[in-house]
Amino acid sequence: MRSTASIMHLDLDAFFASVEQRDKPSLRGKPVIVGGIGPRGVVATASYEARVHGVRSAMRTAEARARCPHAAFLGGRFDAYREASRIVMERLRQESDLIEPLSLDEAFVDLAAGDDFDPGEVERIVEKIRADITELTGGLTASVGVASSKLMAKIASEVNKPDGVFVIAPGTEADVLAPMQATAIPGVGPATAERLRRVGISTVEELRRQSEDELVRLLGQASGRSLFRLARADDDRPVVASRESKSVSVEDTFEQDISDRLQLETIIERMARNVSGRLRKSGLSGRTVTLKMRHHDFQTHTRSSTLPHPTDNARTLATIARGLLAGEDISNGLRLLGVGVSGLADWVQEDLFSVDDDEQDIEDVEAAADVQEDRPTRWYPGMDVHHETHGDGWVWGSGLGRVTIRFETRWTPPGPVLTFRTDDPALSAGHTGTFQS
DNA sequence: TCTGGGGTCCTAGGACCC
DNA sequence: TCTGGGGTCCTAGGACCC
Repeated sequence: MRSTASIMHLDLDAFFASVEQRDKPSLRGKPVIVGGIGPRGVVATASYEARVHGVRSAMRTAEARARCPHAAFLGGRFDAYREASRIVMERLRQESDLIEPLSLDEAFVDLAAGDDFDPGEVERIVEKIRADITELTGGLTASVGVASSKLMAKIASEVNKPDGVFVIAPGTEADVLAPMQATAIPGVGPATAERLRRVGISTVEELRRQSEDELVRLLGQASGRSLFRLARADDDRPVVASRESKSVSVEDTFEQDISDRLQLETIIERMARNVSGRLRKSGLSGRTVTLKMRHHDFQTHTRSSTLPHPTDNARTLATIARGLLAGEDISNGLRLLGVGVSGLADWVQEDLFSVDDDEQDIEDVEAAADVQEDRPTRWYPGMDVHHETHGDGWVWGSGLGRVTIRFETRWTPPGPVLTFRTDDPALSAGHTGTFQS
């Protein structure tokens, strides 16, 4: 643990929902819920206006609708989130060469990575970063924690959220942490909290009264040792700039359980093309193919198979994954299917059994065409659209062959609402990502 | 209409090898 | 004709994070 507060944790406030409010002026100041829209969807992010009504991340969308029926429920636009994230990370990189993104909306920054760090300037630096982020992103706000370790910086960024800052003075870390719930420590989730509760531990102070051996007995070697130290704010983990990805996967929960093997095989092939395309895009290939299955009763299983050489080939991945499905009883139906690749290498073995390049290229072109098709199979709430005469807007809702659009953008005042036939040729889709694949 | 999607890390048992 | 002890790889499952 270093002696200066020079590790910063930055967290964008209600990130997905805030991007939506930025780009949809009529939703500013209103409850916005981003996540899965379908019957089995869950909330990814709720705006603070929705949180007032008890809506939380990971809550079922059906429950969120019951709690906050007047909220806007949106499917999510990952291209927009990625772009906002890129701008933020770029600004952070100007501050230090050593930044560690944790997700689209979170990063650690080692402010002392350069040689001219002045601890007395931390408050000023942080306020400048936060103001710049708000300006560069068109209004997003960030909460920041600064401390002498990753653990305490992360905890500090929660303290004055949203749009706040907290700096933990060096030397006070253990005292700040002591009265907090054990679940404030990242890594202590519901299962660990329950095990601790059973032996009468709920706060960090109580955690500290346990011996290291006792925690290891309770939680296992790695978690026990780590938690013993973290409870004392003893944390010397460095900020690590870039980590190589270890796996690439895609999964989908169906609106209704599927027990038709042919249909599942078709889905596997589509997923294999998706994973293959992403592997190729990153110049990666992998040896272990994993098929994930969630049954009607939510029982979840994985089956995996390891190849002698890494591959990025869609046909190879599909063939293996189909083979893994073949041995499974799916008569009661699957609610989820997933295909993943791990054991990644940044090179590809020429493989006698793989499809030749021409054939793969054709598949790539077809996959790209799927993505670029601007007539979507589904107009989902929140998606960007363009109308030949009315201009840019977003889908408010659709059904019964109609789609309702609100014509407004980030740069306009709140705009009018108009309804069209879903097959209106004047209407086209903006290129955004979505939760439903 | 109970319970998303994309990741990381850890554990544990069996195979296999020296 | 009682049979150890590591290390590594593979598989499966689970906890956790955003």
